[in-house]
Amino acid sequence: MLAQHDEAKAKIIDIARKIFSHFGFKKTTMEEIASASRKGKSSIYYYFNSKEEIFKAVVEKEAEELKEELHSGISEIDDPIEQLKVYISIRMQKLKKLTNFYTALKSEYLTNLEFIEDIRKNYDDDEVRMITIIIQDGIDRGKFAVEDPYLSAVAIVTAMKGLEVPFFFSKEPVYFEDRLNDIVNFLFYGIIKR
Amino acid sequence: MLAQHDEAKAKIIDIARKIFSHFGFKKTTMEEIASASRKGKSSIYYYFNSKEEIFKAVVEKEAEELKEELHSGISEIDDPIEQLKVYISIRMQKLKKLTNFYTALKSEYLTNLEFIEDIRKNYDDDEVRMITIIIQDGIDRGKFAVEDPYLSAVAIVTAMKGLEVPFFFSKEPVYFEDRLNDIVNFLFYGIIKR
DNA sequence: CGACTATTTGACAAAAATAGTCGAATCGTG
DNA sequence: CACGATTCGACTATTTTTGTCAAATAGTCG
Repeated sequence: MLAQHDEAKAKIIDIARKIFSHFGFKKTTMEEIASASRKGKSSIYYYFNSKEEIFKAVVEKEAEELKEELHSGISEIDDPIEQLKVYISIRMQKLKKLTNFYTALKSEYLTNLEFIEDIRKNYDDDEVRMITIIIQDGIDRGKFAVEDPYLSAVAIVTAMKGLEVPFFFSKEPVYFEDRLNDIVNFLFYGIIKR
Repeated sequence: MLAQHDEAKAKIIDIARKIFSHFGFKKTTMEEIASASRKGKSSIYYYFNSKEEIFKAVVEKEAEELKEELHSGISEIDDPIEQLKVYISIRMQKLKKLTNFYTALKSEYLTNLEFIEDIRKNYDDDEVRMITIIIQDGIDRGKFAVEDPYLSAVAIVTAMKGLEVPFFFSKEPVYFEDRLNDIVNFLFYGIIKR
């Protein structure tokens, strides 16, 4: 029973996700989500209270996906230096694909939706936390030399944010790996103990 | 004066084209076209009488583009067999990119716009006409053996239409050139004089 | 079967978004 | 400065869209 219900919900979220990805929150209509789900519009309201609620579910799912991918990506690695590299690489490449989550983080227009604030704050905290752990680990193992791992984490997050625009929107295909290496190396030579 | 005016119009058409390409006719708003053009909405109405008129201009421009590309593509070639191959190849690849023109040709939803009918009819006629000429030329030079070049042209156009869906919408990257060659060859062995 | 719950839907009202109008302001140029 | 070209803000009428509700249907379990 519950399983059925949740499955139906999950299906709707999946479908809505695709439509939101293409048309964004505003331009996507309940009618479209419904007919793509082979349901009447009212049926969608049986599962969700509002369009906003669906969007929230979509965004949260994307955020979850990113988090999982980051975790499983770095958990396979032992060396903190490599971990940091992989973290940055995955985060930049994956975030680019999570359009709904990304616009949830960035769009001016969405700021008035209440849950957006939470998402943003949570994500920021999460990200700093994860990187702090990696750095702290690096310090413990004598690989990184920084005063305050938290501050370094914030710096790295800031750097990544700055890179989003050129990476996501530049017209020429960006040679991501190359550039990424440059940047990571640059960061590291201020960080790595010699 | 006129030059200025037409230039401004052309710029609007270009910008509108991009937006229409992404969001389609219905979901594109005049406000968006305007602000992307760095103008007020009313200013757009100074140049065009309606959204429909802009869309029409966009579609016509795309149709023009296709026509030109086809003409210049085959005009460089002498051999009718090659001409036909190139025609089919260009038409399939280019049409895929001309989203507005393509949806103008196909979309159920747009059928109620008056000018759409004209566009469709014109395009169909045009296409059959161009291919008929190529085939006729092939017959004259003793390369093709068909009773009625017009009927063959219609057949080829029909075949191309049938190929649109698999080519345009298939998820795996279609190895266009390979497939195209197969199909063209298939057509030809019913056509070419031996 | 038949009572009860879960699900679906169409018709509808209230709210929001949008196309298109108009008159006034501004710009540019002879 | 005078005149046409262009821009724009404020406005209205229309359409679209969200979200509600009550009724219909499907499904389940005693």
